[in-house]
Formats: sequence, structure tokens, C-alpha cells
Amino acid sequence: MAQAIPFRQVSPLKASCQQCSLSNLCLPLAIGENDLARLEDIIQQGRIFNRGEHIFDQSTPYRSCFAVKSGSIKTSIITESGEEQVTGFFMPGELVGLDSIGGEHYACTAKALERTSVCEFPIDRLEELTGKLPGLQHHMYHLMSQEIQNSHQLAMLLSKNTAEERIAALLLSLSSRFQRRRMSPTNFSLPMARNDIANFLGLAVETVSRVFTRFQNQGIIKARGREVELLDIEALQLVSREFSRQCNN
Amino acid sequence: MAQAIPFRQVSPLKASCQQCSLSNLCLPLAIGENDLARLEDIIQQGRIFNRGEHIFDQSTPYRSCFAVKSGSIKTSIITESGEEQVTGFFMPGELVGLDSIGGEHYACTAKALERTSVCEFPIDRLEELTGKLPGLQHHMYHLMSQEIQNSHQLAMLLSKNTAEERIAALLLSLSSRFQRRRMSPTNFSLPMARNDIANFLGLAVETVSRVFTRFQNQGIIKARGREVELLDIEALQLVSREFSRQCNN
DNA sequence: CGTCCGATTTGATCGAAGTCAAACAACTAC
DNA sequence: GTAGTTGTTTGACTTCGATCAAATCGGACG
Repeated sequence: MAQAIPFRQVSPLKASCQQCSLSNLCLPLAIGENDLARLEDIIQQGRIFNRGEHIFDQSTPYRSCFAVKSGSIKTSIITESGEEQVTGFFMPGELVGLDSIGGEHYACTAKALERTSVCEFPIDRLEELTGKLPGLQHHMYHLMSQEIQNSHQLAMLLSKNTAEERIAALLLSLSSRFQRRRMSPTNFSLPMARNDIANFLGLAVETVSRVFTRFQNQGIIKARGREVELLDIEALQLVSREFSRQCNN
Repeated sequence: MAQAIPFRQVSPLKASCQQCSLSNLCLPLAIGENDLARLEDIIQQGRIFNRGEHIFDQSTPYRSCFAVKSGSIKTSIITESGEEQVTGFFMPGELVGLDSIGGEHYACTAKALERTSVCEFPIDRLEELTGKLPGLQHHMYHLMSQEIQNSHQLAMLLSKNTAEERIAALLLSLSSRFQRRRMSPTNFSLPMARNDIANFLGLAVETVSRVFTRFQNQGIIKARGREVELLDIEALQLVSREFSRQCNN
């Protein structure tokens, strides 16, 4: 039994986007089958990060952007005064690091919220490739403009909406993002702590907690710890004037 | 005297970025002299908008992005419930419409705050060109990521800072942007109304007004209407914990 | 299994900024 | 000029959510 069974080890460096369940969400969706190999060529795949580990750090030289394969990531910026501002949460199939493309350094820090695996796209090779594949370039523009819009939506949420509205919007955003990944839109586990939610939404932790219990008392959601069940999505949409499509997504 | 003096009229469609005083701020800065002509080829130049006129409207098909030549522009999104959220102010040399690139429709409305002239970059031709000029593509990525960062900064301002801090940050941002355009950093005229400032910063108009007078009483600024003089920039930086580089810029 | 430490919840109090209201200034158009 | 409209300022009052404080829960680990 000590005898090793010979087997072919798949090279850890070569990605196979075709077999990835996220290929319809991730960059490959912008590429024809024939060109896919060129994208796979530049990907450094399969790095795994444990909860709390940094995928990259603010102010370090910009090298790559990353696609989430599994798990989830939060990005945040740290000010000179040491305050943290969470700028986004990223789920499988989403691209992290777009806010720094074209810059010399990472503009934020990306941290794994749970055990997370990512695909890495070295920026110089990616830029080279987008120069050759108009569809991919277009998609990059699209993703980046999407990110600008998300951020504007967030700004609107922060400047115009109450605590309840903000939290309802976040729950709905997460819900639709889970759904797109073929997971339950009503029954999921929050990858982030209350603290992160509060920071992201510009609220105090206590307020987040209170709103969660208020929603629970109203029968809109059921929440125990990070486990959440959305009992009445329509009510949530009603609370969040702005309806769905908030924040990220 | 009725006899016309023959002269060569420069074609109004052909831009001459080389003679534009903004060429060191605008897109040409990413391009070598030899390639500049290719950029000039695709520009539709010189459209002029009066105060209040729309450069483009939210939800209409996306055609072009625009560089401000003179004047200034504000962008805003209108929600289903009819509320407006100002998402940015744009000064000469800055590019408007990046939040919609790669999308089918404009994600916001752009309105001239004063008599404003712009250069237009049709998106299909621009994408084509960035595919051929790596430097230009890189610069587009840079501009877009910059815009994401600005928006994150704004989100932070909205979620963590007081009314005074927000307004100080805005004044400093405007100041440094005027300076880069070789105008006085301490003595300028606000292109936007109090209302727009309030909306942009997530405040009530009354609060903006009060903070202006408070700053004035403290001898930090002098303001009469839209005319503003920054008397003590250091004090402003002190008020705005986050120091300069806020918001746009 | 109990201890410890961080995360979450709950309660009580306070304050910054919103809202309502009205005066005032600036600009247009007639 | 005057009237009308819009933008700005000032005052009085209210409120949502922050802050302070403390209890409770939950998981990691010896």
C-alpha cells in the first residue's frame, strides 16, 4: 500500500476555464472558444488563501487582478489616520483589483473572508491580450464601468438612505448575487462580519445589529449569526426604495 | 470692403490637440506625437453647450465619451423614485462618461454647469484605437480605475466624515484641480450651486450654507455667492482629516 | 469541559444634521 | 423700473443613528 499509484498531476499553473463552473460569469464569457486558450495561457491559477489572509496589500506595486473562484473577498482602503473603509465584497466569478488597473500600486487591500481560491491575471499580460482581443477589451471596459456605477450607487445609498434601507439593499444585492451563482437566493450564510457590513454601509455595528433584529421581529428575515433567511423579499424591496440592483452586482 | 478676404477655414470636425492647452491633461498625454493624428482623426470637436443643456442623458444609447474643453459639467443619476444624486463635477481636461463605457446606455446624465465646450470621442472608434495603441489603452484603464478610486473616496467621505470635513475636502479638491489648470488655487468661482454641492456631499442645502458661513466666521474662507477665496488652506486641510486628494482628482 | 476572547446584541443617552419655515439676495424678463 | 422666480441664508425644532456601557453568545483551544 505504500506503493504510489502513478497518476498524471495536472499542472497547477495551467488553468482550464472551460471546465470552470464560473466561466459564464468570469472573463471567459467575453471570449470565443478559439481564443480561450490565450486567456488560459496567462492565468496563474489556483492559489488558496485562508480566512484573513491578504490577496494583496494597499500601496504595494500593482501586479495582477484576481478572479474569485470560491470563497469571498473584501476590499478596503486604509486612510492615513488609520481608519478602514470597506469598499466592496466579491463573490465567485467577480474580478478584484479593477480599481487599481493602470496604476502603479494597489489602491486597496484585499482580504479573504473565508477559505478562498482565486485565479490571477498578471496585468501586463492581460493588457497585452486585451489589445489583441477587442471582445475582451470591451468586456474589461464594461466591468470597470460597472464598478464605477456600483460605487456611485453605494454613494447614493450612503448619502440618501436610512439604516434600514441600506441593509435591505445589501441583503437584496447578496441575494441576487447568490442566485446568479445557482445558490439559494433566500437562504445563505453571510461571508462577512457585522462589523464589515457596518463599515461598508457607513453605520455603527450596533445599528446593524438593531436593524437585523427589527427585520426579524417584523418577520421579514430570520437571522441567527451569519445564517440568514429572507422570508419576505417583497418587503425588503419595499424597505429599500431603491430596489434591487444596489451596491455591487 | 464687402469683398471677402480669402482665408483657409479650419475644418470644424478636425481637432488639433497639439494646440490645445489641455493636451497635457487630456487623452493626448498618453500618446506619442506620431500617433496623435490618429486620435485627432476620431474626435468630433467643438460642440458647445449652454448652461443647463444636457451633453447626454441617462438611459439613452451610449455613443461617446466627452472631454471638457472649457466650462464645467455635472453628472448625476436619477432614481426610479425621481431623486437625483450628483455623482461628479468635471473640469477642463477631464473625461466624462467613463462610468458607462462598455454598457449599452448612459448610466448618468451630464449637464453643463455653465457655457461649456467639449470634444467628443465616439466609443466604437475609441475602442478600436485603444486596441491599437497600448499606451492609450493603458491610460484608459488608468482613468477608469482612477474614477473608481474617486468614487470610493467619496463613499468614505459620505460614510465617515462630518459636514465640515466633507465641504473642506471638496474645496480642497477644487482648489488643486484649478491649480493644475494654471488658475488660482485660492481664488475661484464655484461652477455649481449650493444645491449641487449639498446633493453631491449628501447634505441638506441649509447645512452647506451654514458651514460656509461658519468657515467664513473662522476666517478660513471668504465667500460671497459662488465667489470663493481660500484664506487658510492649512486650516482646511486640518478640518478635512482626510487631507487633499479627496473626491475627484 | 471550562476558560477566554472576540463578535453580537440590547439598553440609555446625546448630538449632528435634517426638516420646516421664513426672510433675503440675485437674476430675468417684461 | 417692477414683478416673479430661483438660489441662498438664518432660525427653531426634531430625529436618526452614534456613542457609551454592559450583558450575552459562540467558537478556539488548552
